[in-house]
Formats: sequence, structure tokens, C-alpha cells
Amino acid sequence: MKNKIVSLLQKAFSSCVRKGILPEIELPSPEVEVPNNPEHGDYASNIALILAKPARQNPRKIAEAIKDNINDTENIIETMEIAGPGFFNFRLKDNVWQNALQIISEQGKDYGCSAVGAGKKVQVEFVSANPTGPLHIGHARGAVVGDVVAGLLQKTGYDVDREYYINDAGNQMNNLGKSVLFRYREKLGEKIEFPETCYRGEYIKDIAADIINKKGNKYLTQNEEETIQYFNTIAGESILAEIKDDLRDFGVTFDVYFSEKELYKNDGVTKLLQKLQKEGFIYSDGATLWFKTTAFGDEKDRVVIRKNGEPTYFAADIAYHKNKFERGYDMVIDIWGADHHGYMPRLWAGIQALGHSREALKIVLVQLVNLLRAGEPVAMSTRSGEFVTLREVLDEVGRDAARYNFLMRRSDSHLDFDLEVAKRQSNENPVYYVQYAHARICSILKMARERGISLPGFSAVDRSLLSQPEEKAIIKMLVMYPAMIEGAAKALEPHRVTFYLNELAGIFHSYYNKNKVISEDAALTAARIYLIESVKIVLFNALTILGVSAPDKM
RNA sequence: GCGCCCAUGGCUCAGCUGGAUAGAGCGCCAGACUACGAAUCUGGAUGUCGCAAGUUCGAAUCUUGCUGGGCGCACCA
Repeated sequence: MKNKIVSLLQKAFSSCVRKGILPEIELPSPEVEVPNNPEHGDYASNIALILAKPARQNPRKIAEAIKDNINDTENIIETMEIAGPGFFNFRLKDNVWQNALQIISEQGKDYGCSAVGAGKKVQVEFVSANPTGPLHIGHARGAVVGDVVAGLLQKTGYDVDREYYINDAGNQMNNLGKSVLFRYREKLGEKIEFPETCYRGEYIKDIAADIINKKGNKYLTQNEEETIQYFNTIAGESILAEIKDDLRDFGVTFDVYFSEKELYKNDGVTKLLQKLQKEGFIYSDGATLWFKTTAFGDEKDRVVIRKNGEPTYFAADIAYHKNKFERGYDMVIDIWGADHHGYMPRLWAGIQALGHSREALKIVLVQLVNLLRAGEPVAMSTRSGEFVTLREVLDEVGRDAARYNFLMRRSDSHLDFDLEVAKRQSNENPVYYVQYAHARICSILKMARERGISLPGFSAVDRSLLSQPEEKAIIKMLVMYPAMIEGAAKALEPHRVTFYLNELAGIFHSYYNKNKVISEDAALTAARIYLIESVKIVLFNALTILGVSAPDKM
């Protein structure tokens, strides 16, 4: 719809140029948007204002010229006015809107999909928590944001893979094995002083107990190094399995779990560093190897091989991103906690040294979550093992409410997550407001069926009966849906979907309270059923992208 | 000290990449079920968009400075 207006304007502009009314200048992409003041019509454009400067003419004069040259072959424009300093205000014919509904029921579950991604391969990497403990509330937001970003990209035609990077090669894994060993000994009667670096959560005890159950006390006497290695593996696998379960129940599944260890096979990291050194991106100061990230705008150069000969996390990360691009992705998206923002220039430097453009790697920052219970902060301490796990949140507030709440703000803004509010089934909780709209429609449709009213198809409906302002508002909102999805995908901003849903549910509820869908008037009933079915389709599609259920009844 | 992010009604936040009179929700006040689901709806009040300059036809949005908050500034991950 919007595209048609854009195209009309572009053609009018060209013919102005052809006729010599306007100079031959590049047409900046004209913006056509839905004005927030309905008096300004259905669509508005600032094309004349944008052209005023390069064309060196009065914007209103340009507007007049373009207006005279608009050739509305499809006959969709009702009125076209020039207002204010030179805005175009378009009002479309009612039947244009009414007929636009057809595409919604035709496309059904596919309504809102587009092909702007054109099959390009994209990878979204997110969560990527170390398998040293269960996922907690802090991971949950990143998990949902990543999942929905991926979903949006899929809807817009990208070929998307969701990937989880398992940091299982660093020394935190060693600490994990040690922690289990300490608990193991403790359970078998030893008195243990726990060092700061150890993980103290209950889950460590469970793993230790499990080992005792299955293997007894034989590790008390075995070689400590080997035992720690072994416990690492056991604990890592067990925790990762639990993480996968939690994520699955949260509605998040991955296509690929990529182990950091993979990067070190065949000396992969070392060889890559040697190559980069040959190319001049890495230099040695005798004891350590430095990556020249300042060449790409970083504040200071960064160490890749430590004095002790161990590669840094950054070194592995360069190799990891090289690996990603080698797998043929056109675009790679990392979802990070906002506390890692200082790391961005470093990684961008890394991929540029590998020959990729900075734009090939997009990084979405997700702010940390402020966990509250009834307004009071909930203490979170990872070290002591006191934290609210994702599992607990799922059990307490449920998947739908949890996911929706994490999507109610831009991801780079702080989010208060109140457990009491999130589980309250009231109007403080927008997820129910939206779901209720869907359930309500289902209920009306069910009643219609029970009364023997058939659900009409497009051709069986007199669309012109949908003539009320509220009906037109709903139709416009529904027509806008694909553009909203496209915009959200392009900007990597899932929160736009929740805002859209709240608004759509709002105008529907309002409409419902004012008008009877099912009435004595058969033709009107058919038209309205057709309309609310369209609303249902869009509610369902949008909720599905968010991974939130669209219940038939509540 | 340096860098990044943020500052919008009493509270929590949007504001579609520079557009027309800045919007929601919550809370508050007053109303609506013998009507397809009241988890709903209708009406009402609240703003120097942190402060000050600048850019232009036009700024909450872009630039600079200041104030106030968050986060980073590892040979941790």
C-alpha cells in the first residue's frame, strides 16, 4: 500500500524532470508514512520538502508540480492535498482499504512474511552461557531477544541459524571440575575450605552426589589432575543438558551448539594467529602477542597470547568469527549482555583484519534485568550461588508472561522484572490483554458456528459495510503489519512487535465493546466476522513470532 | 581520568532513523454487563522532552558543552 504511494510519487517526480519543471537531481528516497494525526490523511509524504534544497525551489511549488503529474492509474486516491510547508496528504478510497483485507485471509499464517532477506544466510548467536551453572534470569532476556530477532529475520526471508557458543575451553571449566571435587570430598566426610573461584551453587552438590551414587568414592584416591578433568566433562555435560532443557521449555531451540574446543583442534587458533602476524595485524613484544586493534579504531591494542603462552578469550573469538564467516553467512549477529559493550571495537577490529566489513557483524546489546518481587529488589549473587534461575521463573510466572515481559522494552534499555506482577493475571500484565483479544475472537467465532453462521470468504462479503471509523482503523492497522515486521527485522528490534500487539488488541477491544459482531443483519455479520478473523490471524502470527501462545480460551 | 549507553507526565516506557497539536500502560477520579467473554470498555487531569548553545523550512530525534545516572576501561570470560 505504502509502496504504491511511493511509486506514484517517484513516477510523478520523473515526469516533472522530463518536462523540465524540476532539475535533474537524484531523488532522495521519499518518506511516506502514516501520520499520527488522522486529519492528515492515510499517508503523508515529505518529498517536496526534501527536494526543496537540492532543487532550489519553494517546497510548495514543487509539491504543486508533483501533484499535477501524479498519474493514479489504479484509481486508489480519494484526495490528495498539499498542507503546511509542503506535505502531501493522501486519503485512499475506502474500497482500497476494504479490499486490502483479502490478502490477510489468503495468506493466513504467512501474512506478514516478506522476501526482503532474499534467502541470505544469517546466523544469530545468543545465550552462549558458560556451562558452569544453570541459566538464570539474566540469561533469559538475551535468550528471548535472540530468539525473536532470529524469528523476525526468518519471516522476512532470511535463512537463519540459531547458534549457541559453548565456552568450554577456558579455566572456568577447570574451576567447575574443582568445585565438584570439593563437594565430592565434603560429602564423603572431608572438611573443605572453598576458595573464592569455586562455584557454590546447590547444583554442584547434586552433581557430586550423583557421581557418588554411580561411582562411589574411588576418586578420593585417584590422580587429582585427571579427576578434575573427568569431573569437568561430567559436570559440563550435565549442566549443558539442563540448560538445553530449560531453554526448550522457554521456547528456545538452537540449530547449532558450537564448542570452543572445536577451534583449538589441529592448532586452529595458533595457525590463525600466525597468519595474522604474517599479515602485520599481530606483533610480539617478546613475551606476549598483541593484536593491533588500534588500527581499526580500538582504544588500545589487545593481547592474544599471554605471557604464559595461553591464548586469550579474544584470540579464540577471532577464530570463532572466522569460522562463522567460512560457513557462508552473509550476516552474523551476536546478542550480548550490555556489560560487554567495551568488547565491540576489539571484535570489529578482528573481523576487519579477516577481510570482512564491519557491517557484516551486527551486535545487539541486551541490558541487564533488574529482578524484583513486589517492588523489592531480589538479591542476586552468582558467587554464592544465590540466584533466581530461569527454571524458577518459568515455574512461577510461566513461559508466555516471561517472554512477553522481556520484550516490552527496547533491548538496550534497563528492564525491571517483577515476579509478582509478571505472574499476576491482571491488567498490569499486557500479555493477557493481547491473549484475551485472541481468545475473545475465538469465542465469537465459536458462537457464530454454533448458530450456524458460516465463516465467509472474501468474495462472500460485502466489504463496503465495514465503513465505521473504528473498522477502518483496524483495517489500516492490519495492513500495516507486514511493514512493521519488516522494520522490526531490519532494526533488530523485537519490542516493536509487542507495542504493535498492544495497540491492535486495544483497538479491537474498543471496537468489540461498541459493536455487535453477530447481529440480525446477515450481511453485516458476515463482514464483521471476516474482519475479526483477519484480526485473529494477525494476533496469532505476531504472538507466534514472539513465541507466546495464542489461546482459544483463557 | 577515558570510552559507550541513558535522561520524555506521579511511576514504567514508546516515539517508525529530521516532520505537522509529543503518545501508551500503570496509578488516581467518575462511569458502562437482563448484549457475541468486565482479564474488557468510556470519559477526565498531569509535559520547559535533564540544562545551554548550534545546524535548517522544521529538533525529543543530529553536533558541541554542562549536569545527573548505568556500564565498561584485564595477559577474566
